[in-house]
Amino acid sequence: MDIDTLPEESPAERRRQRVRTAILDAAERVFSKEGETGLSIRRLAEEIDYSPAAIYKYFGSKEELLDELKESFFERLMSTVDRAALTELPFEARVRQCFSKYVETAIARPHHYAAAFASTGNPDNLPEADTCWADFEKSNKGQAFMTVVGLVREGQEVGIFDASFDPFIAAKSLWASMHGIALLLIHLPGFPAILPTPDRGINTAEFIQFHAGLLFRSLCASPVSPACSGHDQS
Amino acid sequence: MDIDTLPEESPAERRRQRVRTAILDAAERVFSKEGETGLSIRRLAEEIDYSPAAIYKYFGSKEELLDELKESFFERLMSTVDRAALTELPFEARVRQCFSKYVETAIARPHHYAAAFASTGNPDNLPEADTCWADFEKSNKGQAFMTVVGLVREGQEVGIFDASFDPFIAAKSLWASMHGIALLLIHLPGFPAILPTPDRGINTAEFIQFHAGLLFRSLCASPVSPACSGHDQS
DNA sequence: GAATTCGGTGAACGATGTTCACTATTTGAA
DNA sequence: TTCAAATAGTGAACATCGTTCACCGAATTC
Repeated sequence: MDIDTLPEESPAERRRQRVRTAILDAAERVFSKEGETGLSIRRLAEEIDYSPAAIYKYFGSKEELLDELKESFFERLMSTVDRAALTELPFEARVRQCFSKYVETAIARPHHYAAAFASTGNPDNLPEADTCWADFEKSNKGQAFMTVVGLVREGQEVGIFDASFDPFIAAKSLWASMHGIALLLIHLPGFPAILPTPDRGINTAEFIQFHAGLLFRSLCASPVSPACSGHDQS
Repeated sequence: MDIDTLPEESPAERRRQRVRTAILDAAERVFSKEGETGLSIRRLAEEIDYSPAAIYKYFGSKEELLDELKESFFERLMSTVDRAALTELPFEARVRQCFSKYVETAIARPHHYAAAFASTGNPDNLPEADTCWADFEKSNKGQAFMTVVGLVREGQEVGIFDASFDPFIAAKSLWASMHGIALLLIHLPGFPAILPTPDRGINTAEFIQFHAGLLFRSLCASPVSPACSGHDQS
C-alpha cells in the first residue's frame, strides 16, 4: 500500500523491487517449509547473499515482512473462495466447493494459515463498533466473510436454507466451523485417519466433504436431505 | 508421570516439590497474562528469586515446562466437559452445556488453549494407524473426543440424532466446529460483535449458543426444530 | 563536478534458551 | 562423629536471535 498504486519505472526503483521480491521469495520458501521458527533474518540474508542489516532497508521489522507473507497468502485464499462462489454449479455443489477450496488452500500452507490467525498479542485495539466494522469490511478477512454471507442469503432466497437465520450470524458460524476443521487438520497429526476401527477409516478429502455436508445440513430448511449426503464419493 | 504415583514424603522431596510448584505457579501467572512471548526463563527465575540456571534443575527445558502448563489446562478443560456430560439435564440441554463449557473454558485462558493446539513443528511422528489410535485414546485429547462420541451415540439411541451418521466422524466434525469458534473468539478481537447493523448485534454468550444450536441441528433426524432455537435467551 | 541520497556492511547491543564448572549444603552410611 | 556422595544453587559463558548505528562507496541530482 506504499508506492504500489502507481509503479514508478525508474531503473533504481526497478532494482529495488527486484531485491525486495527476492527477499520475499526466500522468506516464502523458508516459511512454507519450516514456519516461523525456521525463518530468521540472518538466514534470510544468507539465502539472498546479503548482510542481515540489509533486510532492514526493505522491511521495517521481521513482523512487517511476515505480515506481507500472510497478507498475500490470505489474498490467494480469498480469491480461491471467491472463484468457487462464482461458479455456475448448482447451489449445494457451489457451497461445498467454496468450503473445500477454503480448507484445502488452508492446509496446503499450514504455517501461513495458522500464522494468519494468531494475533492474540495486541488486545488493545478494540475501537467502537462503527470503526470496527468499517475496518473489518475493508480487510480481506471481511471480504471473505461477506462472500459467505452472500451464499447464506442466496440459499435462503432459493428456499434451501431456513430463512429465519440471520445470515451474518450464520456466516460467522460457518466460518468458525471451517476455521476449526482447517486448524485441526493442520495441528493434529493424522487427524481424520485416527479411528478405532480402521475399516471405517476416512481420508482427509472425505472428511472435509462430510463436514461440509453437516454444515450445509445445519442451515437447511426442514426436512433435510439424508445424512450420508456427499459422503462415500471418493 | 514421574514420581507422582507414590508421593515420597522425605523432607528433601517436600522442599523440592515446593520449589517446583513455585516455578509452575509463576509460569502459570505470567503465561495466563502475557502468553508465550512474556514467559522467559530469566523472568521466571527473577519472579521466584532464583538464578535462571536453577530452573533447569527442575525442568529439562522451557518446552517441558510449557507442556506441563498446557497439560494441566487441558485436564481442567476436559473435566469441565465431562462434568457437563454427566449432568441430569435433558439431552439437548446437556449437549449445549458441554459445548458452551468447552468454549467458555477455552476462551477463559486463551493463551493456554491456543498453545495446546500448536504443535505443527514435528510432523515426523506419524506411526501406523494402530499405535496412533492407541496413543490418541490414552491422551486427554482422546478422552475428550470419546466423551463427544458418547453424546452422539446417545442422541442416536434416543432418536434425536440421525442414526446413519458414524458417531466417530460426527464427533470429529463437532469437535472441529467447537475448536473453530473457540479459536476465532480468541484470535479475532471483538469477533461476534462485528456486524454491519448494530441493532442486530450479538454478544459472545449468545453467539456460542447460536453456534451450538446450529451444530445440534446438523445432527438431528429430520424434521428439525425451528431455526431460532436457543437464540434470544439472554 | 560537487552534494546528497541511498544501498549495503560490519560490529555491536540487548535479550533469549541453555550449558558448565564450581560452590555449599544436605543426605546417608561407616 | 566423620567422611563421601549426591544435590540445590550460582555466575559466567555460548550461541542465536532481532535490531541499531556509524560508516563507506556508488548512484543520483543539481
